Amino acid sequence: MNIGDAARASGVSAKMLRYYESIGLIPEAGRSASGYRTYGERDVATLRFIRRARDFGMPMERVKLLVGLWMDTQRPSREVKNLALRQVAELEARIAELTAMKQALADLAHACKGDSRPDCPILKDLAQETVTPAHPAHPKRSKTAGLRGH
Amino acid sequence: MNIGDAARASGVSAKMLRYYESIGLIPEAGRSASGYRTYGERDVATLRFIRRARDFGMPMERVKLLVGLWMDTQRPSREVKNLALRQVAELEARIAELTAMKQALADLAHACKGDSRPDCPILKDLAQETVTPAHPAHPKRSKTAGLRGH
DNA sequence: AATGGCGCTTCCCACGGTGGGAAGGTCAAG
DNA sequence: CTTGACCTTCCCACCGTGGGAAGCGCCATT
Repeated sequence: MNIGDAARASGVSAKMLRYYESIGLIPEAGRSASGYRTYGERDVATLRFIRRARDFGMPMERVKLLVGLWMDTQRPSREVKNLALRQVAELEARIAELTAMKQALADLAHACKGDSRPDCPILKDLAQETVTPAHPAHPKRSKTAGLRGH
Repeated sequence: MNIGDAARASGVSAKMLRYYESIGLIPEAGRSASGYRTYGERDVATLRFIRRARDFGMPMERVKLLVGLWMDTQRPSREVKNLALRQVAELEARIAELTAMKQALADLAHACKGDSRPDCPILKDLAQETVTPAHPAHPKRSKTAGLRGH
């Protein structure tokens, strides 16, 4: 199989195949005499596995770990479960974050009549002066790092 | 105010200040004789507004629109509300997506005993051959674009 | 007045993943 | 042998954000 066939068979684009290889997520594919990458059923199975793991929102690093666990047929299932639960926890955290955003914004939107007059509580809220607590003599840098949670 | 002061006052990093200027989200700041950017209270207010909008998860483009609406004191509140509701809808979509992932993965994890034996339903599921429906004579490219919903 | 330390400037690089596309080599069918 | 589909490598883009280098400006303390 050439890369295109493997891509179609696995649902991972050829571009991504090369990328995964370059970051070491998958081993280097074999090469034909003319330099084409060649793949077998095993590779396709791995790629499908990876795609499905990605569908759970896992970052590459985590997928790499998971593939490693998959390859090692002797590892305790505990390790896999732990990894999965970590992923679940992160998804939950992200969901909570987004839900808070959504709720806050929805509340504001609810308070806005949405008619032809310019008055708008949404903008009022956004523009609100979040009161600085009587600025200290030497403000230094306040080190409040940006957790803009993306 | 120099850029550092504006950054501290607004909660937007100096780096981002320059970036926002470069993409035209904020107008070019004035310059001191020696080339330092200078900011006033108005600018800081705008920056705070932007930061808060970002806190609702809005992409830059949307923030830009919103700032525009804010500046235009005559626009109907309807426009603001529409924009806000669009954002809420997108957050909801994203939440639904993540929730589906979370649920599916949590279910799998639940089915995994997580003990010292290697047997693991999570990996079994991931490795599952999603049956290809008897491949057509000329597979062409199947055009199933990757909606890996990030 | 000189020096040191911090702040400012611009410019480039990185991340995570993905796609687009150019320039060129290969392969099989017509 | 030509054509078109495929492959190769390489670079660029996205979106925000941070890191850092090299070179100035500004201010306070010796």
